[in-house]
Amino acid sequence: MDGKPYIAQRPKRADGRRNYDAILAAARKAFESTGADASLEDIASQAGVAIGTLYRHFPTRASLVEAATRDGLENLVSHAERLSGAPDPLDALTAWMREAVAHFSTFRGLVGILARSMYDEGTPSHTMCNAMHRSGADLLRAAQAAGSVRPDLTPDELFDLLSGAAWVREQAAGGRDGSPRFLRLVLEGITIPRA
Amino acid sequence: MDGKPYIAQRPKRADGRRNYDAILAAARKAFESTGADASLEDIASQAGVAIGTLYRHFPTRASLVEAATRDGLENLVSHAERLSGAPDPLDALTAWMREAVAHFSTFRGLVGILARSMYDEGTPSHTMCNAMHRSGADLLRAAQAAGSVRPDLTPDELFDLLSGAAWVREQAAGGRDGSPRFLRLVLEGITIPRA
DNA sequence: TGACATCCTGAGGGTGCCTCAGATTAAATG
DNA sequence: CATTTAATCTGAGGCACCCTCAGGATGTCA
Repeated sequence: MDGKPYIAQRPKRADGRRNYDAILAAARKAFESTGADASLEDIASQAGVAIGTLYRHFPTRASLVEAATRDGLENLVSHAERLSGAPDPLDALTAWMREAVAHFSTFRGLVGILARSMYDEGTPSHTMCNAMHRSGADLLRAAQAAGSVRPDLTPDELFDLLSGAAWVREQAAGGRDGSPRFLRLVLEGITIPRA
Repeated sequence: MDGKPYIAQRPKRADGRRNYDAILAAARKAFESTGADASLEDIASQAGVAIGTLYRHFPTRASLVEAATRDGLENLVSHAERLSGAPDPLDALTAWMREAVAHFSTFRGLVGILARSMYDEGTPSHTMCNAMHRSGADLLRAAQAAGSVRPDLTPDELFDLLSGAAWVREQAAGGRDGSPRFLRLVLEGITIPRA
């Protein structure tokens, strides 16, 4: 709402950097085992740091999540760029979509945060989400130009499908693994059979 | 986990029934405006009742959610039965799916609870979810028998698609309304074009 | 009018969130 | 090395919510 999303950046002093890294590591572990709503106080103590220190570096839960997932999303974007000139645009798109769903469901609760960030500026992850949106849109456009994907599918819809798939995967994470199947259905639903 | 899900039932004494109803009404309002994680203490005070009374009738947040949504899901099931002999099984299925998605996204957070209940017995909503599962499976089978829907789609997958759609709708509820589009994509993806 | 099962109350202990005034300490400077 | 300064750290404390339970209140039935 205030227009200036807080993006966590590594602090300057040595002890600051040490703690920043320790907190990030503890957060990754906690998020993966407990979900995006893991206790921040647990994370702080796990990192051997007082709660105030955590808040100094990551004033918001969202900013911590952003920092913990930035690498993965950056990889996703750069992978898209590497795929952008692939001989078979449909293969490229499907490979990327699989990877995207995997990243979106790194831990429970992440998709929800990303989905919100996608269209809500003023959110820490919004920038990265925008970049992803662009990469995905490029791959989609290419596949559509090649006549492999229904031409009326918009990038926004693509991301709805991706996040829906990730959410289902997230839910199923405990019991049955009905997740790769979901994406396959989606893919078969949007592709145009080769003549 | 303990195998005996608690299903809220109307109490016997007059004051008990009064309070039960007041709590339920307050809960519906709160869930709709705030989501499934609305404050239980707010709900209690909104119902003019002490917090202990709320817990007496609904020992668990899940049991309160179940009670608040039971009617809607019952309607959904009975509607499926009414549709079961329809002349066009595909129309019947799609109509029912639209209605299901609408019910699943009555308020923020509901789909998640239902998705969990679907495959986790010992959950208040599990019984109702099972009934829905059966109704949906019937409609699906009919549409498949008529050659209108891909024959390899399983009921479990149908519900993954439905809950995915509901989740996306739930997310989009605030801003853009990219939700009916999602279900349309899914539907077009699973149907077999008429020859 | 009892008598009793049902129901209600709200204080209290527990957890997590977030802030802030004061104590520390890394690093730059002379 | 001593001093200074700005960055960093600490953790008590206020707030909100969760859930429980012992004791009080009350409707119901005979």
